[in-house]
Amino acid sequence: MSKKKGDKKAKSGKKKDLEGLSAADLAPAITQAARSMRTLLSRSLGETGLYAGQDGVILMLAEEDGLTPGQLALRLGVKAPTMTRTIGRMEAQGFLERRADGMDGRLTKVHLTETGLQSVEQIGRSVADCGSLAAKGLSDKEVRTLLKLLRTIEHNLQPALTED
Amino acid sequence: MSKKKGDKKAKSGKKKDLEGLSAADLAPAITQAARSMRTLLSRSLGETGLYAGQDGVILMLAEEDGLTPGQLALRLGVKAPTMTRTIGRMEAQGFLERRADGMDGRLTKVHLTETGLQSVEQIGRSVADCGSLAAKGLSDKEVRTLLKLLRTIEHNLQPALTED
DNA sequence: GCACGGAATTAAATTGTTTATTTAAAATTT
DNA sequence: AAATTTTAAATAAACAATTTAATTCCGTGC
Repeated sequence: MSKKKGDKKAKSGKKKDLEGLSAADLAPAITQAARSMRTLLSRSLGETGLYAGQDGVILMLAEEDGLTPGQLALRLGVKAPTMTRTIGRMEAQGFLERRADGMDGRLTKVHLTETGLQSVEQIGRSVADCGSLAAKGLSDKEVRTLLKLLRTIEHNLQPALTED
Repeated sequence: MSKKKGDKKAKSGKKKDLEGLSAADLAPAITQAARSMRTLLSRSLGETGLYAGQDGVILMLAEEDGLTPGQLALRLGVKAPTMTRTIGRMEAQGFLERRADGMDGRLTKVHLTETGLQSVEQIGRSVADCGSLAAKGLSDKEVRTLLKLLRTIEHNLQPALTED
């Protein structure tokens, strides 16, 4: 029995050695890229006292302050309990604060503190720098292609994660 | 002052609405795709009793049994301590076992158990299925393009994570 | 008045990283 | 050749993100 990879057709050896690769290799590839990205971003963020995962919360609140944990979780693609924990830590660290909603007692609204606001710029820079380093050698068009493909994947996966 | 996004040139609105996107959006996009992938894979793997992150260990050992924790960590793109703990849990779960190396007292070799071997096929299927679902609607060429771009990113990030 | 649903939280399990410790092999020095 | 230093591999401990499952609390409707 032959191996699973590398014996498809050996078409013409034109481009690179991506011959036997297919959708089955997607999960590992994305996982690994994300891990590297996360580690690098974490280090870059380290100076601000933030962790990778918290950056999105700050940036989202910078765009629209006073979001609820549920709204933040939804927009950042994370489950609610994750957001609760992250918000808790960030509140303890002084980046944001929770305020009860006057109208609806079930809601909590999250607001950036002065410290949080001051960190926005540097966080944006770290995220952008990380992306730039990752995209080194790629044309703008290639970057947009990559983003488009990632968006497609996300779009394909979303329903499977929501349904039950 | 204008916003940072969406006012580049508005070139011609040809393709989609990817106008203002650039490298700065890479980190969030990859992170989110990886999260979705991981969650879906985790659910698919749930029946075998495995967690996302453990699948790679099994598949790697299926290709080459008796690797050391360090080799596994290197090949799976994870730090050594992560591998040590994961191996420990998987050993407790009965999927693999550690054996001391006779030659070099520092080395530990990791071997699949019968249970581990039996899980290989289903894990491979889960990973592949997850990739297939993610790639739904994409041509083979697009998938290969995506893999190539991810590989480039990984290649760009690697040095920054190793150096120090 | 009481049941149902939604929002937030808590609890438990795991991967992941960084920093620091242990133990064994290699290299260097005396 | 013996002792000391250095390097390498595995592990331990501490901290954060993430998910699922279960709980609590509040608002609405029957």
